[in-house]
Amino acid sequence: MPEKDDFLLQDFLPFLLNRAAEESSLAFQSYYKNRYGMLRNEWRVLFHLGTYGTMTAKDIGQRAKIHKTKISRAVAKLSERRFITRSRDESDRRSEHLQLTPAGEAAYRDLRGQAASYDKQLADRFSKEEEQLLRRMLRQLAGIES
Amino acid sequence: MPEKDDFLLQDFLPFLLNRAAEESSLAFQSYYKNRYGMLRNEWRVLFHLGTYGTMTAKDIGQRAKIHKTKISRAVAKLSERRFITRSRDESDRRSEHLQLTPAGEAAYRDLRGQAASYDKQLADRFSKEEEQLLRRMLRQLAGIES
DNA sequence: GGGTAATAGTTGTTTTTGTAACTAACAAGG
DNA sequence: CCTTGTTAGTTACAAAAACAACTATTACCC
Repeated sequence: MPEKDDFLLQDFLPFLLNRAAEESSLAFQSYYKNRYGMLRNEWRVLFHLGTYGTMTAKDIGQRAKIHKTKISRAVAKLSERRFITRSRDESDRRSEHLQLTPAGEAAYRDLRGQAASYDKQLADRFSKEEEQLLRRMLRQLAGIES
Repeated sequence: MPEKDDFLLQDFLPFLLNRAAEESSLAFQSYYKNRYGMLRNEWRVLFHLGTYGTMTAKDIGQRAKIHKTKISRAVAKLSERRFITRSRDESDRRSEHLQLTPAGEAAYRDLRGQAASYDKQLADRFSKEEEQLLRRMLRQLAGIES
């Protein structure tokens, strides 16, 4: 005796967002995982460095709202695999400037291309106006000042 | 020297969706965690049983696209805490029918109320039309036939 | 019916996360 | 300078997720 209720799970935005996020991430996820053995936070860090150039772990964390612990680990692995180099800031020896190596640049360009293509694939389900509205609303919900 | 690129991380739908999902889940997450000591998959299972009544683990998995391992563990914990009861299907002894206990019902009603209120809070940032469009697009991306 | 495959659910093991405590370097006020 | 506080980043330990192997039961089909 399934009772119908007025508020279903599929009506709940956090649930919908989570499911949509998982679903839409699958293809790209398996790409960077198989191709570069990267984890989610690793490609994110790589992406930031590729997009904005040299920056510190803290900067990345603030921009992407990733916790410093995750960044620290992602940076360690990326560095170990020679995708990035780290150099201490001599004027403030607590921070490190991170930057891509040529291999890192190459991986970044490749991943950016893939991401753009997956993104297009996803967005193509909607009209141009809908798409823009969607992005705007998601930025709102994500707390990203656009 | 930050070089501007044509495809930024914040343009990438999977990234945006993930961030929006995380951000929007925070409040509800800490509610069910602190109030009932539940995990994400546990409240999801509870929600399904509350909404649709008795069903099997497999049914829940299909509807919510949650892997059977996660459901199995969520069910074990919910059952151990007396939120649900399990009974074997005598016509197919492989499956178990799950249903809420009175305590489970109570928790479900409470959580549903909370969810509805968080949902409203989130949706109120948009107009009614925008909101409906957002839900429709998210269902699309999530692969939920609406 | 007897063997093979499929299905429901569980358990074990390995990766990843989350949380919090920690080190090292700097800042600021007296 | 020296104590107290703050900041950047790391590490250790506990919690959770991913993945694969496993049990029990049913379905298929020759």
